[in-house]
Amino acid sequence: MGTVSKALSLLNFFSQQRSEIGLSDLARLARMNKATVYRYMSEMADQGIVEQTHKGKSYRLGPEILRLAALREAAVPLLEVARQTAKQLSDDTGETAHISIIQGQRLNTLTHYYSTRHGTRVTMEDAEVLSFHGTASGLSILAFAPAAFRDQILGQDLIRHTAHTETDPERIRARLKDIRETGIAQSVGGFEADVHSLASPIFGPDALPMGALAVAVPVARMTDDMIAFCLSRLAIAAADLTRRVGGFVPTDFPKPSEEMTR
Amino acid sequence: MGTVSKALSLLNFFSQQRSEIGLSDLARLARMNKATVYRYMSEMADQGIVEQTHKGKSYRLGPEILRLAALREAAVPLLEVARQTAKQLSDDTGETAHISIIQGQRLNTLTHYYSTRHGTRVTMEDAEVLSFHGTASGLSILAFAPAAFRDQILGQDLIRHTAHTETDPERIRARLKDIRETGIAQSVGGFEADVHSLASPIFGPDALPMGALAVAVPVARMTDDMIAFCLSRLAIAAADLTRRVGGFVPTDFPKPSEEMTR
DNA sequence: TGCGCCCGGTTCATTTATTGAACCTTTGGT
DNA sequence: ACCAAAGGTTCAATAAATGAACCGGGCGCA
Repeated sequence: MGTVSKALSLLNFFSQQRSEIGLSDLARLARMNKATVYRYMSEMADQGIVEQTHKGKSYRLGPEILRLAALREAAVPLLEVARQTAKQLSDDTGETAHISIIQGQRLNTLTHYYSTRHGTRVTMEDAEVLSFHGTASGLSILAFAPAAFRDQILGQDLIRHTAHTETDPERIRARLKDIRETGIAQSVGGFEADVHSLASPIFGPDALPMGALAVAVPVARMTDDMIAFCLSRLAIAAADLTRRVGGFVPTDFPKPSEEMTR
Repeated sequence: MGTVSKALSLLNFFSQQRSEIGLSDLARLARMNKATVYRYMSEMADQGIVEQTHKGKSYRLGPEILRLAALREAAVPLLEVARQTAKQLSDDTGETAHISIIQGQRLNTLTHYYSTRHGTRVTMEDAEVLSFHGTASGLSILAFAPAAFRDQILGQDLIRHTAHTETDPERIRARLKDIRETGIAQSVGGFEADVHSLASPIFGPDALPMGALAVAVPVARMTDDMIAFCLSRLAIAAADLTRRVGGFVPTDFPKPSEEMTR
């Protein structure tokens, strides 16, 4: 590991819980020599990547990061990142992948991608409005959303899209509990008949759901093996997307490793 | 300059206009050896600070920056506060408001807000680098900055952005004297033609300028009444922002009340 | 008040990683 | 088919990173 990597790796010790770190603490955490850490932090402070709270005091992340973040966002808008993720998940699974984001009280499809592997596929439109209670995407979001948001959504009239749509708030809440344990929501024919969807929430910088990543498979093609395969790929892709949009997976979100290693 | 500084300085070549840079281009821009740049970028790519658009292609800022920015924002909620202030000033005046902060020897736009009241408006980009001598924001900061900082900035080559840009250090110093009496700097076409800007410094916890709050109006729409109105709103908003970031207005800063009651 | 502890910061001989000219391989334009 | 320029790689020469020990100062405690 080179000098630059070592210096940058110091940034990983900052977190929501530990936003300021003293020189000696940081040296201990990173298991580096204090003088080395001092030089690294001084150089990064020169560049504005970190700053000192007061003269001769703890270090914290610096203002330059905000400028760089603005440039990153201008260079790689969310949509672009979402498209790549949708494409990859679709290529991996051979099925339709789509990404939706919360906009106010609505859930909108941001982008989608079709696989060409099969002659039949689930079709959809971008900017399509989804329901929270009737889609895997919506359920995955509700499961990890603040209780207030959940109550608001479940408190209104729940439209019955198909014969399989669950519209009883209490039974939906029971399902959300299960979703909280796996991290992934499933819906069979709840929004469109003959569609089996799997979805995982995407988290924003505040560790709250900002949207969902989903894969939609025709029920005729869905098998237990396929479910297991999609679950693992979805978990990875969702975590990746959360990272790439600068979000944080909340601490109570189940680790995907348990699912993947099965 | 150490290895870490040199590596991080490469990030400064990214901008709104140049969001992706190839290895050879970057080496030329930074006047560094190609192999050196390659190693730096590889290490920063390992850390997610930059990423490559495709395998073996141009570099751009990476997703890790967004995560760090979220942490910085959680630790020091400057951006959120700045956005609110910019919005309010923009709503009050019906014109473009923006906030810039000092980062080392540079002045960066932190955030901006457009008003929808008029069909024409001054447009700008976040993360844009401003000049100290050519903008109202920069002048307002110089006026209240320590003499050493002022000398350093005015000692270097002063770029002539437009035909109206003042580049004579002595004449600039004379203007700063006036600004110290009113607390607000004005610039007519000094950075962009046809833009009349008013700016007031924002002070940090050490009572030194940390940035500036500004309102930018198309010259065609600017009147004496409008100037007086903007001056008063700007003074209030700047004082408010200084307070909200935990800063202190220095004792030699003119009280806004005199201006406002005129 | 004085003692000890740990803090951020600094020093300098030792050592180790960085450096850059040249080279390789691939790509895209003519 | 050619050339130019791209990203990436090599290795001897060298300049830079390293870390144990050392400051001076602030804080807590007796």
